Amino acid sequence: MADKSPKRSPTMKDVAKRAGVSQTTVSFVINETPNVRIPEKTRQRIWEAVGALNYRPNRVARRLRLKHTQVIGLIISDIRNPFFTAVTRGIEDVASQNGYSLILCNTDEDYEKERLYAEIMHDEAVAGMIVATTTENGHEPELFASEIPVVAVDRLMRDLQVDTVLVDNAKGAHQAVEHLLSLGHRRVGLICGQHKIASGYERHMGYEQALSAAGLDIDPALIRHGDHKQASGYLRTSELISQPEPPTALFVINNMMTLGAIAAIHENGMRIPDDIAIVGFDDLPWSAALNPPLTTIAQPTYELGTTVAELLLQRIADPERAPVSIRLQPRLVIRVSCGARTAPLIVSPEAD
Amino acid sequence: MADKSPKRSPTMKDVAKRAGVSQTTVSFVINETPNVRIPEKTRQRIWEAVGALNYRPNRVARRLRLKHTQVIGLIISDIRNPFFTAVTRGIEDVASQNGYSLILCNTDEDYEKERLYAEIMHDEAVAGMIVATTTENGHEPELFASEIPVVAVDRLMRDLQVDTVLVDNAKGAHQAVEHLLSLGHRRVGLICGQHKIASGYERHMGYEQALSAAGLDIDPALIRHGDHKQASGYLRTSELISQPEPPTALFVINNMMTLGAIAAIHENGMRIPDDIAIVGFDDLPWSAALNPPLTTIAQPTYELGTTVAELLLQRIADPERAPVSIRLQPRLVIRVSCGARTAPLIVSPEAD
DNA sequence: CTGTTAGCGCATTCAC
DNA sequence: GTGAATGCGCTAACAG
Repeated sequence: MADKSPKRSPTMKDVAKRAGVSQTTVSFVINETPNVRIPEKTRQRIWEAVGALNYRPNRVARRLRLKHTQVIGLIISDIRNPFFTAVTRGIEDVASQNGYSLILCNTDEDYEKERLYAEIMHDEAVAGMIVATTTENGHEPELFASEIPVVAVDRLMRDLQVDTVLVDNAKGAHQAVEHLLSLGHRRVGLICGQHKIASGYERHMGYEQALSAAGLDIDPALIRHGDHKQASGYLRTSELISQPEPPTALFVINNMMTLGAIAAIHENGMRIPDDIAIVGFDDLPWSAALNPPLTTIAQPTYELGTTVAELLLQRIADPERAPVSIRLQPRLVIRVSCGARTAPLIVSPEAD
Repeated sequence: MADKSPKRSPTMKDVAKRAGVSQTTVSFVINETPNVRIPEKTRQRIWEAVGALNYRPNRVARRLRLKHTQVIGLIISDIRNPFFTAVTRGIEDVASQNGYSLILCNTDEDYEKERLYAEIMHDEAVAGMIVATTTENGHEPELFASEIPVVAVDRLMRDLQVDTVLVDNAKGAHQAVEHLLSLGHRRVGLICGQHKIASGYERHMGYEQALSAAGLDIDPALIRHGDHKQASGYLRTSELISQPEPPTALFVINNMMTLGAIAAIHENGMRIPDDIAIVGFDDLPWSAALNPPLTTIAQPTYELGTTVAELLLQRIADPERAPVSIRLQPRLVIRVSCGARTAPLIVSPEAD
């Protein structure tokens, strides 16, 4: 048995030869090229050859020719944050339903990496990209505003004219604080985030609005700024509750900082909700497994994902469409951390 | 200003023309091709042209020619599990340090998706792939044992001759149970996983070994099987603790089920560790933020990632090397869930 | 040292 | 209907 060709995987040419037709014809039937009628007999022979040879089209070659692919790129800022992985699931599902694959890249909140990955996506000629940016300004147009469609999720790209999907942050924060107020709290503390990021700024605004609407003053002594990470939630909360007149309730603007806040409170020997009530922003699959189960502003993470993905698909189909901006609604999930209440201990929005 | 070429990005040919050399020469200097000496003057002219034109090599074309890329593919089974995202970070870091990018795909424990993504990786001609498989047997060789190198992480691929990196599961489980035993517990419950997955099987074995070593009998009434997900941890634990003679301690073999177990215990009105001690397997960045802070067998997740990545790089460099199998050591992290002890409330192995 | 040439695998225009 | 010919952008013999 002379095995001349060591391994080379079959090409269209091989299929053509075996089916006794030209390569062109193979291309036509495989791609179901419109406006080309190939007789049933020929098609059959070709598909047979394809099967026999176990032929699979070379996507690289196709891409070189076509200038685009069926893959979409996703750039997220923190793969370890459950919020982003949940969003990813949503994107993933609509992508694969539409025949796209997903390339996921993690910037770790580093804009240099964001640039690098954006370059790679260009080089890979992805059909479009979804990005949760690290900085809301200063994106180089050749990377984020060129031929390839870009849509923003969770974070604004203020300097760009792109489709964007985010949550109504101000409203969510408003709801959170309102809930606390309705429970009789008057000294509501805030662990907020960075103002340069929309979610940070808007949630802070929601807090102030809710207070104002209730005729309450904003007390700077009750506000601390964190950096969205767990450790800062712990630190800032420690400061807040060790004051002479600590807040009776606390609103923390994101999930990781909320975890830190809870630890700080426990460590200080205070009980939740008896000594201090707490409401977070963004749910976790195991918010209910904390003690006590956490009351929080749940974001429609999965829908966030499906929505951006659909937006991107639309834009790929019609690059000229005017950019739209969509706000999804968060909702208050009441569990135990703001006061007694019977609630299922395991509540997972996107259950397994 | 005649703008004939609407948008087309510059090619090597353009650079060559501008620098007054041939396209080949451009290729040589850009790729720093060995055994080719180009005078400094020429190089300079070329790099100038590159800069002026803002030229960036087309990776698709290069790949078509070269048959391989600087990207490695990662297939994981659950992107929402913090364990995998932590491993991913490790992989990411060594990949990027070596000039590789990472394509991340999520199978959601669905073998069909695993196949699909493996196909895509072939089509994309990745340099290699790392996979945390969903089934330990039955991988089609043309997908997982062809030209492109494969390494396994966290899960075995028994039917394949591949490099693999996992944790010493039996030993970790042994440590966990031993710890419980040393604290005086004699009725140690087990929430274990699926035996078809190595980690599930091995951790179960570790549990039994530890018991046997202490001269204790295995009591089937104290053992329940879950499916590695949170909900089953909750359910199985509920069963266990509502028995006439509940265990005084519990070992849960993975992170998500541990979360469920804690919820079940709280809901049942029992206190940890006073009424029941609990030790988990695999740490979470916020294990310490739970109440009480969780004692657990921490896995070196990040190192798991760096190790596989390095193994893959080695294999890419030397495809003939005999497959190796590496076991990393887990370690017991004692916090509060097995008994009083002062420990920092926030302990994050890979801190921010 | 540098340029000429020949594909990589595929899609597609234009003849037949 | 089908095939020959062309080129996407790049690398690598092979000449010169």
